[in-house]
Amino acid sequence: MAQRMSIKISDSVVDCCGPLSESALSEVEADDMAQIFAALSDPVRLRMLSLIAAEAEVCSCALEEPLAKSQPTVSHHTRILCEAGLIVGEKRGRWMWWRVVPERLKVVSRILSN
Amino acid sequence: MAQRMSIKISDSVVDCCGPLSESALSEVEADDMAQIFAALSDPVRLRMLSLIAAEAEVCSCALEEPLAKSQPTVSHHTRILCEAGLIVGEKRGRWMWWRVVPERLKVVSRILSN
DNA sequence: CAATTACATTGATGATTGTCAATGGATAGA
DNA sequence: TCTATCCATTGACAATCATCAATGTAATTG
Repeated sequence: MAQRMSIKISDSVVDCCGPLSESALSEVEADDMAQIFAALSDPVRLRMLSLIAAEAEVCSCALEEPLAKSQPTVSHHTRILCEAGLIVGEKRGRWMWWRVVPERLKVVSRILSN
Repeated sequence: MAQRMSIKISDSVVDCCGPLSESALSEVEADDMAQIFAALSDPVRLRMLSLIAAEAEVCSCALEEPLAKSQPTVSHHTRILCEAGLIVGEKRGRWMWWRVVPERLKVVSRILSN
């Protein structure tokens, strides 16, 4: 029922914060940031993100073979990347099309470049 | 016996690679990158890194209180950050002094800014 | 309407992880 | 040498996670 595109994303922190060393992280800030890094902490998801980033849009069905993972596993990983705000999906017909959110990647990048 | 400073770090990949979207990640590349992001995927470690980054050097004993974690837990987390190459430690007397590795953070940052 | 296709969800399982008490090793001071 | 301190390691446990078979849900096609 809940469409992939309308998942709540905890971007409250990441949108406002500067580099890591600027000031001590609060617990909620750390929790939000940790969720994003956790999404990036799995090799399958990193390769998935790389595959999606390499093109404008990628269908879910085009991910199973290069990743050598089952359909439920692919669905599981796209969900986690989506909840972290790193990709967004759009359902067209029977197919689910994913694309990266470059601004989100830049936000995370900025945190690490102090 | 093995000192903290001489832990092998798998930086082979991260030192050479461009942004995520440039080309599809190999499995070994993804594994190496995932290890770094995994080190950043825990809120306690993020706050720890933030505390260390806020000063030139921080002693292990100065981390237990602000993180509200036991000494073995603090030691566990410093080890993981160190193995990811994000911090380096130096033992002086009884104390273990930690500092961040800014170049390492920049390397990870560069991966995400495509 | 029936069959097919693409994807999500559920449930189960093995593996990994965060945490701390207990213990050990090394260093400094009396 | 004895004691205290700082840190690492071990072992154990609960929680989380990655994975897939089975099932459910839409959407397309015949």
